[in-house]
Amino acid sequence: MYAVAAISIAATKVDTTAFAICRGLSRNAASRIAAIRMPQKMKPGENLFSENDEADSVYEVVTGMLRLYKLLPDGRRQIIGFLGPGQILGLASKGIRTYAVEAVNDVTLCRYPRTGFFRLFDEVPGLARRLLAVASNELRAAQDQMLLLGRKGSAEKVASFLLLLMADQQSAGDEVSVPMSRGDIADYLGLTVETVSRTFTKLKIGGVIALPTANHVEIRDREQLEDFANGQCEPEL
Amino acid sequence: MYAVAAISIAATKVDTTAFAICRGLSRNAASRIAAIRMPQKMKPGENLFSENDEADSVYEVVTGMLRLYKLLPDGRRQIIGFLGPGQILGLASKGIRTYAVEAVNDVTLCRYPRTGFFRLFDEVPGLARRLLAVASNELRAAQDQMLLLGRKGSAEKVASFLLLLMADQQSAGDEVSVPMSRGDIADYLGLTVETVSRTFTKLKIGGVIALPTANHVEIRDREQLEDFANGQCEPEL
DNA sequence: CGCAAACTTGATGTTGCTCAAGCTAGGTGG
DNA sequence: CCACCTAGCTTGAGCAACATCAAGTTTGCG
Repeated sequence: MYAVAAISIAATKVDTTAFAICRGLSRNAASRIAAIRMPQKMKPGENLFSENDEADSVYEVVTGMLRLYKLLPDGRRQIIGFLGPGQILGLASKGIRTYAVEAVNDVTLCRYPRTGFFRLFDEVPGLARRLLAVASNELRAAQDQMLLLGRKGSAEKVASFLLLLMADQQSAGDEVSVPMSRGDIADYLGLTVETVSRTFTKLKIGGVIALPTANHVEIRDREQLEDFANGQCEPEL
Repeated sequence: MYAVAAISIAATKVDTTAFAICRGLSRNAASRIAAIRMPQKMKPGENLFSENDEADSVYEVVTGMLRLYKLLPDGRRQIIGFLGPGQILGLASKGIRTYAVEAVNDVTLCRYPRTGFFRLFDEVPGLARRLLAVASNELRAAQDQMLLLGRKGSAEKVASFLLLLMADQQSAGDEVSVPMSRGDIADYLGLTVETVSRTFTKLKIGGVIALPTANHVEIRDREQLEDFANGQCEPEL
């Protein structure tokens, strides 16, 4: 059943090199990787793994969105990233997972068992280098997020978040879909649900965005949104 | 002049595999890497590179400490990491640097020119894999820092920071050297200088630490410090 | 010894959190 | 098909933690 799903996905996606993990690799390399690929589905809220679980796989998101998070003993949560189609996770953990992963909405993903995966490192030329590029990119994103968490105010945080979402979905112009809840956004930005909600309202009143529904934002004044994101706007707005 | 320095460092450090970048690699691989190594020194406060500079090198710290940071247009600063002996930097940037680097104190480091370095990727088996491990580890540290910045209070932040410093210098027991200024610590933890100072004082009064000098901390009650770091202590202390 | 930079301490202010209601939308069962 | 019900979102009032502003104090260096 999984094998069938793999074939059908591969078929509809042109060829095996369409999987993000194979980007830039040869057709032969891609087929070696395809040999250990195991497609998988998740329902909203479903858990993929938790912190301290044994790390036995690497994953690639095909559709939908995942949230990665860490918890403090008293339950405070920090979301360390949202992963969409084409993004890879599970590289970092050497034996033990250091964060938990849940589905935000319906998700399809591919699992690559760790043992087979690391064997390919020595056999598939360019794979380690490709994954180094992936990890480097995640590191850069994490550093941007540190700047946001440590030094930006609530308006700057929310504005930056919307721009980030927009960059991910480089779809049509001003329409941004927000699949995650206000609570998720709060835990990603180091705020509370109430502050996130108030900030959305402020941006709406200021004419910077429109909110047709809670999960659908329309960017009305992109320039001003960018000013907000970089703190070049007065804090009283 | 640089070549002389390289030989003397290598000689005092037993052999070329002593450089962190070569950890786990063969002697042959290490000597290939040594061939492109260029030692270099920095004075306190000196700039190695700035954000948006062209990224033409990878570096390895030999002695001393570096601070990596990002700035907002209005001058707010977030330090995204302190790097000590054996740590590697410059992998992440694809062409353009996304953060700036300065020396905290006297630093000696090794430069590996980018062109030669990436040629070695295909020639030195295991190098890409070694660097993937390095990047993964930095990513994990960045994620811990996101939790700290987004969800911890000032006492938890400072306590976590001290424990981090202690882990880095797995030297003797309770003595922690703090080479960076209060301002650096503040910009690393997302606080102000004053709050950092007050929190040190609170820990001192609480008997958790002693402060022989501003740059030298003695851990008096490690268990309580760990409780602080994880928010299991009441906030009124 | 004197100076400047860094650190500490105190008084006041502001941002975002907490607590507490309403409100809205989507899903379920009558 | 509609009414209810619940989860998620929004709004409001008061408060606490941390920032800001302003002196002192210590330290290290010339």
